[in-house]
Amino acid sequence: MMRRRSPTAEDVARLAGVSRTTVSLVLNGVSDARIRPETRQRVLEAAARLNYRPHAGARHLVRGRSEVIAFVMRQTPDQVFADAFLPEVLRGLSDVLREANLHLLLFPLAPDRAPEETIRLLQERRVDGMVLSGPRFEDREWLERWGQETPVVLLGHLANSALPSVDVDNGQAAAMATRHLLRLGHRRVGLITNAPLSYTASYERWLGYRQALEEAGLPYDEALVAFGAFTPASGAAAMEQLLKLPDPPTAVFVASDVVAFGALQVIRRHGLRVPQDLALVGFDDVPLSAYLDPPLTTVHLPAEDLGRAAGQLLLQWIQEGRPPTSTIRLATGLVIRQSCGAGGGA
Amino acid sequence: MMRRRSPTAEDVARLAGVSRTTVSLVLNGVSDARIRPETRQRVLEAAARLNYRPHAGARHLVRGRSEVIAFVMRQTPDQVFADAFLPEVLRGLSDVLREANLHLLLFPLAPDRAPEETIRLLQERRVDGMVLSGPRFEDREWLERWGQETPVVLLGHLANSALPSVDVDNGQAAAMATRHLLRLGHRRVGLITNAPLSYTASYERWLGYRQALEEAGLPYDEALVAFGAFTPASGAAAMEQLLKLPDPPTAVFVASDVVAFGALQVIRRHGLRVPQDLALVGFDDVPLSAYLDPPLTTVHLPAEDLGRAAGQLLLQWIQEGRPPTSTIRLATGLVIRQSCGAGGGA
DNA sequence: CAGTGATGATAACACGTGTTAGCAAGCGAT
DNA sequence: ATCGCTTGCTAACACGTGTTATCATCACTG
Repeated sequence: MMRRRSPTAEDVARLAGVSRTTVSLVLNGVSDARIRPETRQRVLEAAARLNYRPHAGARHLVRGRSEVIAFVMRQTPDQVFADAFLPEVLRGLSDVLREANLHLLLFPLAPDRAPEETIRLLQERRVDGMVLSGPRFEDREWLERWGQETPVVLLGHLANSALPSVDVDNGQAAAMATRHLLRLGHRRVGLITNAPLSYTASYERWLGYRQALEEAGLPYDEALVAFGAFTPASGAAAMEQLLKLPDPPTAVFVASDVVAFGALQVIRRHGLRVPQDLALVGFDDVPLSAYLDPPLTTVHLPAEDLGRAAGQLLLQWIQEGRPPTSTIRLATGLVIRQSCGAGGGA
Repeated sequence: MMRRRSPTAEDVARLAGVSRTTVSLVLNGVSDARIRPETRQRVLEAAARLNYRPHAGARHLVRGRSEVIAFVMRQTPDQVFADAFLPEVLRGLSDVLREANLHLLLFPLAPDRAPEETIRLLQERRVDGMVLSGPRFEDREWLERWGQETPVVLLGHLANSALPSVDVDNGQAAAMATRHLLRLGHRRVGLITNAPLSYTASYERWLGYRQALEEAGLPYDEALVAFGAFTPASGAAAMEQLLKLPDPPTAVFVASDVVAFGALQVIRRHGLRVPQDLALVGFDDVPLSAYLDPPLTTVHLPAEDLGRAAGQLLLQWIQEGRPPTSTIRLATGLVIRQSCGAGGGA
């Protein structure tokens, strides 16, 4: 299996009868270089004939840019369910990057793993920047140091971090979902969180829920709040807890669709009907929530837009050479299906 | 914002009081180089102190290897649903790659897009190899040329291709699912495909279905076969078609969970009950199929293992310098839940 | 006709690393 | 003392590109 050397700029130069410098000038379209149209043509033809492409490594070395950005995922395998919309985020991000001729390096980093491997990506200059998805509190330390030298954008967010970030407005969204249930007449509205409150997103959704109650003049009742943790199983356990109450809620806002799946299963096992006996609203709008029975009313998370926005922020930083001050909060919308009892359609 | 130059091997050499060559020899652990333990120590300390990491681009240039492999996804946004287990595949793959110190470049390539951009990855030597997920018939042409020079492994497969590939045994799996329904006493077993038969996987599952019928001495009835195409909506339409039959099936094998979601919805709308009135078996075992009502009996697709196997094949090729002849077919298993009527559990 | 610019191209350097050939010093043997 | 061999290290080249300073040619001007 003879592996023939791939053509270099030198080969193109030889074929076109010019110097390598000229080839470079032509192919990079250097504007203030005076090249006779005729020679330019000869170079272009030679390059086309040889199917020449500049060596990425050589370019990286001399230009100082790898033209690659990393997408670092801080999710545990437990949360694999929560990855339901990872493909969408990636699609949005890669679309934006492709337009700027950047490539996407995928780098999973389990939360129990030290960040060294990620930092190495930067030290080796393997990437020109990164999107950190699901940043954790411990990450603040190294981010502060490296976010100075390299463009880093957070997907999700981190308290007290100056880094640009993209996220949904969790508080507003949770309040909207809760208000919806209140408006339907429910007075005892429960909450099942998507994760422990140490997670920012979880905490914000909890705040939104409280705010909606307050607006409606209802007291915050600790007994009506149960804690989920990413998985359907955790949702099932949380719902069991709520149903055991002497005076159980008539509606529950579950701050994660996936957690809601488990909750719904438990409700069925108890012989209760949704939404007649218990109304439910979820969060995320994962692709399949429309196909549950009943279809789940939920807060739509604009996953693709999140990816796109993160990409744009990163590009802006790279191009302008300094971090954008903007922090993007994308709006969400309530997708009304049947689980809440305000019955869209059938 | 002064951006200080990151340390080079030259800096390490200066600090340790040796030449750059020595630094390279020590840091790469070249075994037949005679270095006094004391100097080795000095070099290591200097490197540690400066936090030195070799520049990825420079290394790429001189070694001829980028230490990156590409994961090329040939899925349409339509099939975004089918991406349900993409995260798992990626996890398996990236695990294997990480152990070999390789990185993962994600490259979506919609089917309507020309392959040039992907080929460019190889021409620029940006990647050392690639995994092509969901290869399409049109890809044979360029794969034949480039699969000689660069390691390429197929995830899914392609008729008449000599490239190593990883896939599940679709025929066997479909036959198993169909046999299960037959064994439960059903005589009129329908099929809803996951995609048009022009897709290899779809075709093979169709063959498996036929084979199981034949074994049971049942005729193949064209009327009992409807065609889905990736989405729940297509499954809904297909199921409508089957239910309109004068003598509808009592059981249906749906060759995709996601398509089955749509089918199930239609069944409910018709007021029929699963599995009492109509038994259902799916395919893929996407994460959420266990949370449907009723939980879906389905063929488990070992997504993470698929990714892992593809990675291993690729590594083998890269390390040994020639393509492995092996083609891997992973076994599947039937996950019996409740939609088939053989009722696991509750 | 000498001087001045513009035009069109190139030689030479830089980027940061891996690797080969070779050099100096030390040591034992003749 | 000289030769040869080992030990420990380094100078020099290669990888393929972008970029700057320079050079030759020619046209135009005073």
